[in-house]
Amino acid sequence: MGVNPAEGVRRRRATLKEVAAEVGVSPATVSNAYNRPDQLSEESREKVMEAARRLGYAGPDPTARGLRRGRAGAIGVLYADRLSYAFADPAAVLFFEGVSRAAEEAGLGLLLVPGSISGRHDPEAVRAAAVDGFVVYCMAEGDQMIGAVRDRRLPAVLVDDPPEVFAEDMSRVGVDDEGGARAAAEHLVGLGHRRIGIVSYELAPQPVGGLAGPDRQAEVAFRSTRLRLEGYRSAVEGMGVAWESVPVYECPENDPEEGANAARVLLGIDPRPTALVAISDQLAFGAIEAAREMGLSVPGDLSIVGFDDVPEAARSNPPLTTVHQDHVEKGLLAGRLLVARLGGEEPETPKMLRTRLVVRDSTAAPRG
Amino acid sequence: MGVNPAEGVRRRRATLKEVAAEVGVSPATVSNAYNRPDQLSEESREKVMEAARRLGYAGPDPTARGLRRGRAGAIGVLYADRLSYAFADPAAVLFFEGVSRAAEEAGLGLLLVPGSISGRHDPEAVRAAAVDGFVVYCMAEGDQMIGAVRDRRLPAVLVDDPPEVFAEDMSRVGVDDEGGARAAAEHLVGLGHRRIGIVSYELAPQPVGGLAGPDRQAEVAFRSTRLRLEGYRSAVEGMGVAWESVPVYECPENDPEEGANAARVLLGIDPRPTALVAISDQLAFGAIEAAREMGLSVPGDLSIVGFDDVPEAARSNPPLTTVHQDHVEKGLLAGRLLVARLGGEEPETPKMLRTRLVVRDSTAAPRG
DNA sequence: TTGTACGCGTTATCAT
DNA sequence: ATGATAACGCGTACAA
Repeated sequence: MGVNPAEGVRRRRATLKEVAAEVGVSPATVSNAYNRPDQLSEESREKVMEAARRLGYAGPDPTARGLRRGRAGAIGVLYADRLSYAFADPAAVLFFEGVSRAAEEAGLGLLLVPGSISGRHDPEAVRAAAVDGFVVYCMAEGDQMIGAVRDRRLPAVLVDDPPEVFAEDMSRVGVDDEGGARAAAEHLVGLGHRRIGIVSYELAPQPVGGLAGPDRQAEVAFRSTRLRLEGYRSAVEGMGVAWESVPVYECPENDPEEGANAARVLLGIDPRPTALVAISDQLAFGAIEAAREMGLSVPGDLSIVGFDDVPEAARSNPPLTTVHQDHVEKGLLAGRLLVARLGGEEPETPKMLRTRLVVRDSTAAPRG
Repeated sequence: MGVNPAEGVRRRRATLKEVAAEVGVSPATVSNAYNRPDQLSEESREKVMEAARRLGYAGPDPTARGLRRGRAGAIGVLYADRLSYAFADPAAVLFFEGVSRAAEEAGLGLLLVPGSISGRHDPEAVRAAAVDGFVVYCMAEGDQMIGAVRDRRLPAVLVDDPPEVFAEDMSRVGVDDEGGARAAAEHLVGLGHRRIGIVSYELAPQPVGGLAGPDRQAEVAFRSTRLRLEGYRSAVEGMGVAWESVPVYECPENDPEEGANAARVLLGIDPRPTALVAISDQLAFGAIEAAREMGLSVPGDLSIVGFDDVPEAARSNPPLTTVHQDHVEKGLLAGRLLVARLGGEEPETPKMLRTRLVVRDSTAAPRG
């Protein structure tokens, strides 16, 4: 007669009611023992806790408590893409860091909600999320996920891509994408560059890798991408360079490999660009890599600016000239705004965080 | 008589029962409309959905559904420290990426649970997490959070620091820390280094920055730290170097700044070490920085090895020699193991992932 | 200080 | 194909 190794271990979990029965007290008393210790004699509380320990009762069930209280005790963060992509994106990770700080401050959990599962956008995840509110990050305008969030009728904060349509009841946080982008491009033209290539994010939810003509450019569905592109445009046109002459390469993913692909194509154009503007640092890193592989020195033969100023930008080789934005602050602000809404406050007016150009060593005057 | 701007917007959310009443059917039918469309006439389903739309009902409430079904629909990831630190740790982020992939595969949400709130460890977060199971990452042995997890009687997977005590019922995933560390140190001694300094993580939950003597070293509470230290030790002793002569600096945080502090102290020792072994890449990056500030070239004057092989290691300057482990794979494995447990499977035997030394340019033979 | 009673919003079962 | 009913585990007035 062997001993069951799982003996007692996965025994059905005890409930509050059972603890009450064990002690010979009412369920209300047990509940109070956990939630309002002051409503109890020290003595009964002792007894309750002791019985709980004996029965292996770990306290009120979070789900039941959530139902009863009408609060889930967590905030949801909705990312436009698969969760695994989010973690691969340094800017997103920094943003999450900020949101998590706000969640911690408020004693709330942080539920990550994929905006897309195995490639397909699926509102189901939004519907199934046990949360008290949403922080919505980087959604394409008109994305159906936003509709799903709105339908939940929960407080929500839209970050970086606040489609105007549904925003009446949602708080909004963004950064000065256009100003930052303009500063980046002006820096380049100011140095004397006239042949510039743009390394862009995906322009629409169904990304296509490759050079993007005016038609494609007109489709930009991501607000901050559109604003950055406009910033670049206004800067080059301000210096008398025709926007039509500026090649824009659309990267289907935001990773260094794609940035490298973009650079290879753009640098194959004759006459070769003397500078590249990347819409993110991730893409810029790849572009630097590709340039180096092609035997081009940065910034000697080619200048490169990024966007985001992720920590690695300062440590890359060469250190990257880029547009700084405070991702952690952005997340913290979004999180706090949501927490405030949870507390019953009305949505505030949209917040816009500043950006600023950080000049490092990846840009210089063109040769000759 | 002004118009309330929030008119109708935050109107109490409709419930399933109300939808049923509106349509004139039973709640069961509405439930079926959402959960088993095949149990319904096309016609009634239409009616139900239409009424839902009219009333602004977004589908079954996740909390109530969770209570009724006995499943929360999410898995919890417990990190030893504050969440905001987790996001600042590239290895942890990679790990989360893997876990999130497993969660996505299973259609589960991912709830991040802080192991520590505002500096204090607080089991409350564990108790309050509405999840079906936990992935526990990098806990110190004997940490009370593990007890809290065990008390919840939910399936759990312990990663990297599986205290043997509570592990009977928990799955376990780790990597070959000792072997990896040994390889790193052997590489250095093999190159001819005899004066080596160690840049270590915190040794115990209450970290102390500074040189750690044998007493302090004996307190190591983190399993993988202990194993790595043992690996280093066995390698240097294998080459006839007394472990007592090897200075160990304990960094209170795992970030480059602390690595730099460590390096400054270790390199101030006379005779100066010719090589530094860092227990993480993050610390190694800081050490490189500090060495450079002190006018030491890497690897000319000083060799440095890291541990983890985070992506930046390949891009740092110089590219870092380090011990590779597959963090994403580790997270994916842990996540899948948990999902399997959720499906009723018994815990498997502990899994150990391989590590391997990746030699890049931060190490060379000592001068002279 | 403690107990009673009800409801939170849903789903599973069993009937019809 | 649809409905009635009983849980799920807990929190909170309110009464005692």
